[in-house]
Amino acid sequence: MLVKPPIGLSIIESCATCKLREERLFCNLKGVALQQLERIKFSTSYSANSTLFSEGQPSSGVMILCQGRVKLSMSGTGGKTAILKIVEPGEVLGLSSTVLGILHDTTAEALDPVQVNIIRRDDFIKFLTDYPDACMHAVQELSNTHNVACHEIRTLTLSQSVAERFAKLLLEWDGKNLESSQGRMTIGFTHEEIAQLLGTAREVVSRLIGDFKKKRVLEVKGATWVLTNRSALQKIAGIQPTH
Amino acid sequence: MLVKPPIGLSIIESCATCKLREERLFCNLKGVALQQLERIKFSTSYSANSTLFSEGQPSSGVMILCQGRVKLSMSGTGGKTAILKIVEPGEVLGLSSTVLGILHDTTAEALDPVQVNIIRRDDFIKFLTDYPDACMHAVQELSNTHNVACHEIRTLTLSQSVAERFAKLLLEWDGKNLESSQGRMTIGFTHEEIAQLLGTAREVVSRLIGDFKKKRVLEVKGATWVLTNRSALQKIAGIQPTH
DNA sequence: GGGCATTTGTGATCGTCGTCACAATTCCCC
DNA sequence: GGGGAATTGTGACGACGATCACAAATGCCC
Repeated sequence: MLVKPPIGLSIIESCATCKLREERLFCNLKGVALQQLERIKFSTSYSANSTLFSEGQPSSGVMILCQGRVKLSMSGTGGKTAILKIVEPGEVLGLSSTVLGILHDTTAEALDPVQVNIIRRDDFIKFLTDYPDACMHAVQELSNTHNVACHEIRTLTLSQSVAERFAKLLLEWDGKNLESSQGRMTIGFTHEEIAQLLGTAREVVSRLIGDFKKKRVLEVKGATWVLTNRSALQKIAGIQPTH
Repeated sequence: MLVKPPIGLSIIESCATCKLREERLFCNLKGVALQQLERIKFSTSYSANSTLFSEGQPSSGVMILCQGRVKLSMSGTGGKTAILKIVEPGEVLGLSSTVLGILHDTTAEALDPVQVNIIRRDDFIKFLTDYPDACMHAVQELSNTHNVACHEIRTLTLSQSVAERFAKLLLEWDGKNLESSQGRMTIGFTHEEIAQLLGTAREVVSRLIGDFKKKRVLEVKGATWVLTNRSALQKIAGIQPTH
């Protein structure tokens, strides 16, 4: 990792006081369900760069991510690594593996100091069975994740070039920004990691950044990147620019 | 499509008499839940090669596939098509799109004469809310689908070559066969479709088949393909052969 | 069985991307 | 501020696969 922003980590004692409660699934449960969740969960912290679980391990249960970001990756033959996605607070880790009772098929590493609520499989299954609300939340969370996965597959199979995928990634990152930030963003990934996100080699990413700079589409000042010509970038991404 | 096997299509009147009932989700519900499902579902048939729904369309609801196979595909810029997966009877179509209430992100085409049970979104959401069993089934179905999608992403990003992916596909098809069939299988896809499954060009598939024949790994007699050297194929697929 | 459409086989060519090899730069810790 | 590790920049080169262009073959309908 390039940059490790020192995030103020105040331990969240209960889901009832979690700021993500209203926004996110499993956090905005009501009444008895929430109380029961409090009862069966274990709050755990991990320092940045530590591993929450590894590919091939049996699942210890569902993890609700309360604070910090988590890198979900898979490794293949020849030491290659692919980053599946960056999980943000409020999302759930290991849901499908836990439900199916199978081994983890991904590795999860903390990018920041991380706090999670862990619920053991048996407790979780019973929880879903007993509280229809919670079960519906699970259905939604899974639908969401599946949707993201499909989008990923689309990008991987239907892109013409790595440049196209890179442009899409930049636009996606920009989309998560505030309107006011005007294409300015802080990148916390190395070229190597970006390559793993795109499914390509590090050198290709370095060269693409050079290309984009030359085309006056991107400016880089340290960890701060600025998209200087969004419509040109959209064209590279194979999207009709929306004026 | 190359071969259209005339499948004997006997309309299944109710889920209670469906042969998939015991095996598959949503079919093995009990008592009142099953009765309620009977009440809210619409049975519909499609002829082979017809379209169940298209990318970009609003979802008409969840479809439980009772008979026939369905091709799920996505189309990208430049008329390119990628086949996401072949859906088999007992599986569910459009589950996540319906749950999230978003437009279809895939196109579904019948490979055989198809029969589905459709449940409109409102009815379905209410059904899941009212019957915890059904909701748990949905959670499992989604977990399964998500798992398959992840596996797909792994194959796409971590394979060294198209040959590797093709070998994996052949082994996967072989895995669905009976033990007794000894590597013999009937292929109902054109090279073009296989290319769309692998995310490559048709010519590449034709050439790969030639390669595999030369390497005495594959024999082709019309629509019947025989894997003549499974361990060699596993090596191409990047898997340690299991003796 | 003749004729048309679809599918398949194959050569030639070219661009993209993966890989190797180093140098330059930046970061970070003592 | 110095030194070592990690990250980044860049050239050279090769291989895989995409594309174009046909010819051959197979399937299919009347």
